[in-house]
Amino acid sequence: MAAADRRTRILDAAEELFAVDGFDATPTARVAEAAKVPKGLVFYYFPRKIDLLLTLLQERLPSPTKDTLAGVVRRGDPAGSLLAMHRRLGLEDHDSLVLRTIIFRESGTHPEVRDHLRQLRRSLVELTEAALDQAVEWTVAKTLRRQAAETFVSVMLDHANARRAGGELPDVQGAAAVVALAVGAPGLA
Amino acid sequence: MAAADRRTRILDAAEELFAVDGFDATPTARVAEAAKVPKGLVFYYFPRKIDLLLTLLQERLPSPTKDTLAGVVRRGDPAGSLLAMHRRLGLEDHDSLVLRTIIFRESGTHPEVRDHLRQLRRSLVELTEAALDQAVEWTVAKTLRRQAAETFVSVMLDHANARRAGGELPDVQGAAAVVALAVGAPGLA
Amino acid sequence: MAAADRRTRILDAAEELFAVDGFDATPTARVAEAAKVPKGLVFYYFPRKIDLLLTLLQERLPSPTKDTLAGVVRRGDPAGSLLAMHRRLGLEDHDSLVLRTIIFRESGTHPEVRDHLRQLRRSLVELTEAALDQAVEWTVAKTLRRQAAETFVSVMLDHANARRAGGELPDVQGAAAVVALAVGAPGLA
Amino acid sequence: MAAADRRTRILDAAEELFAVDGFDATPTARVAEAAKVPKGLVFYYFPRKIDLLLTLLQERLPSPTKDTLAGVVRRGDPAGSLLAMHRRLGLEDHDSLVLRTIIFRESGTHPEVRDHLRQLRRSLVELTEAALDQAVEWTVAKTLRRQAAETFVSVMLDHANARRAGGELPDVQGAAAVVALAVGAPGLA
DNA sequence: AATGAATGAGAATTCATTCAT
DNA sequence: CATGAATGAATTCTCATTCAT
Repeated sequence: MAAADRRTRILDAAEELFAVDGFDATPTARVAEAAKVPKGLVFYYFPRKIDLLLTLLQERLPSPTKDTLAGVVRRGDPAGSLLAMHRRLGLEDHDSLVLRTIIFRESGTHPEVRDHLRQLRRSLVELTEAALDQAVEWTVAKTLRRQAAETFVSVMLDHANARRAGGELPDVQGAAAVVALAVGAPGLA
Repeated sequence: MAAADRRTRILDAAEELFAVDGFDATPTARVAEAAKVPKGLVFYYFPRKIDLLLTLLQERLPSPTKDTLAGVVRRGDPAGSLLAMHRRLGLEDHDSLVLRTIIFRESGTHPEVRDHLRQLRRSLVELTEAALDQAVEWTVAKTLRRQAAETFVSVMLDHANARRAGGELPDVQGAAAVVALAVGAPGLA
Repeated sequence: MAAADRRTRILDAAEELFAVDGFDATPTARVAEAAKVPKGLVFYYFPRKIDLLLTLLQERLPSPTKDTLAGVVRRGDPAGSLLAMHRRLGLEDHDSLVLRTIIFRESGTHPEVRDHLRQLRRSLVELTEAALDQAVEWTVAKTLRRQAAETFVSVMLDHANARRAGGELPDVQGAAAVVALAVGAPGLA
Repeated sequence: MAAADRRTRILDAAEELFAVDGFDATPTARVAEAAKVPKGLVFYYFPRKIDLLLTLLQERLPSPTKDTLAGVVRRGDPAGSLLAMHRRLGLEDHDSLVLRTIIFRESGTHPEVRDHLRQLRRSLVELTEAALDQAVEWTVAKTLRRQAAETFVSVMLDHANARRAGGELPDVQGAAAVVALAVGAPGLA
């Protein structure tokens, strides 16, 4: 199907360029060029430039679900479990990374994007709480569990956000250890 | 001194507008208008638009120094100390907030800005390590101390970064408690 | 007949939209949308956009004929007769109104449309002269009759033209009275 | 003053082109070209295209005032007076004609323009009533005077409007005679 | 006969930057 | 020193029209 193919190529190009140069700094013409389609086609599929971004978020940024934890959580090893979850979340994946990068940068200026970010944070906190629950062998106080989860999520988001800055990345592994310690478990082996 | 005054007004206006609307989305003409100076004057003082941003970072974003800790660290209360430090850092202050917002957003696109962000993160980690050192009554392993500090810094940056998104803010207080627990101290009272 | 039906729907939609928004400001895509037909079909039936307009004029703008006067002219009452003729002409009718609106607006830019307007004016003058002839009980000088007719036609056209402006409409009834007086008859009762 | 001069040239060019081709059909680029100024300058003076039109109406379409009648009304000759008034109104003048042409065409689509047209009609009716008053040697009933004035105004507007159609023009002179007859005076000599 | 994907030539508008005064 | 008029390259978006299927 040539049509679907070209639409996909446009999204691919937009994803890449928005992540590298930023949404505002990327002319639609460059998206078209990178996708090797005529300029008009971009607007045929995405009438406004912002629709490119919105479509990326809707089609390519699935909210993490409980399934994400299947096979990654190891009872008795909260630090390792958090780290494994982080990897599974694919914040290292090109796709996810790029999209998360985009959301961070544009969330201040585009309301629709902001909602996605809020939603993402909430899902991640829930997921991390569940992971802690499953990994820890004793009961953790609700408040502490929430605080621990939020802390780890902040680190993950800061990590994703910092990647594009190119500097040193926050140490997710270290954070996993810290959080694990806080909930009473020993750090990473 | 009228000249210095007008230059200051330009920077004030730029700071505000860049924070609210973003650097790219703010025309220099609007900066001039907000500063109530003629458009030409902006370019007289800041030949290129990017110089406005760079000057803001250089003149208004002082690296946090050890002095920051004076009077905020309470021995025996690491969680409280971290929280106090966070407040003192003034990430709540208008000035700091605005500038940090700017660095986050622009760091991906403007290399000069990126360097500032890197530098900021490094200073903050050092500062947090020092705070932990002073607040904790026993010795914390170097690695753990560093991990704990980085974790807290991530949360502070994520917090600053999230403000403009307008959603729920990460819980800095909770993170302070988590980090304190991790280094062996009880959480916040 | 599905085919004829769809063609009709296209013309209906075009008529409405051209009248409301103007010919230039109405994209063919919107015509297709309003007609609930695929965009390609519009160009299938009307290869160039202007053909939509031309077809409307040809098929839906019948020249007024002498028949128009049947039953509306009352001997001895020129003012009433002119008014009745005006009503019968259906410049109040949706169809006529819309189309006349279109011709006025587009006649300056589209030569083909201009010819229709010229033709319309001529027919109307002839018709009005005939109406006066039949309504007036004495003989009116040729020149005066022509002048009276032209005056009334101007008022009718100005009236049709003014409708879309939405402001006060010229007073056709008053004009009928004036014209009747001019040819020697008393005004409207 | 070069600046004022260039602004004027832009308005001159816009006036001419809008009248000939219509507002919508005239690209600002063509206005710039005709005015022999760079494209950017047009937008410097008139930020939106519609501002060109609005400025034209505001600066170049003076409402007719009572002064218009000075020296044109001849007591005892209403028909001649109306005709003289029509000439004095300069609906033949390039400026007026062009602008009136524009208002007619655009009044349907641009609300701001519509108001100008309404205003113009009202002023003209008042003026014509005054002219009749001064020219007629006896008293004319108020209603009749108003009807006569409105009739003549319709003809004048229809005349202005018809010019761009290029066809036969309505006969203003004839209308003046008709109206004069209606108010009891003999037609044109 | 019908269609919707595709195209590219403009269109309006924005804006950093220059520069004469 | 200061300024505001001037510029033109760049950008988003529109749309009539074509055409393969």
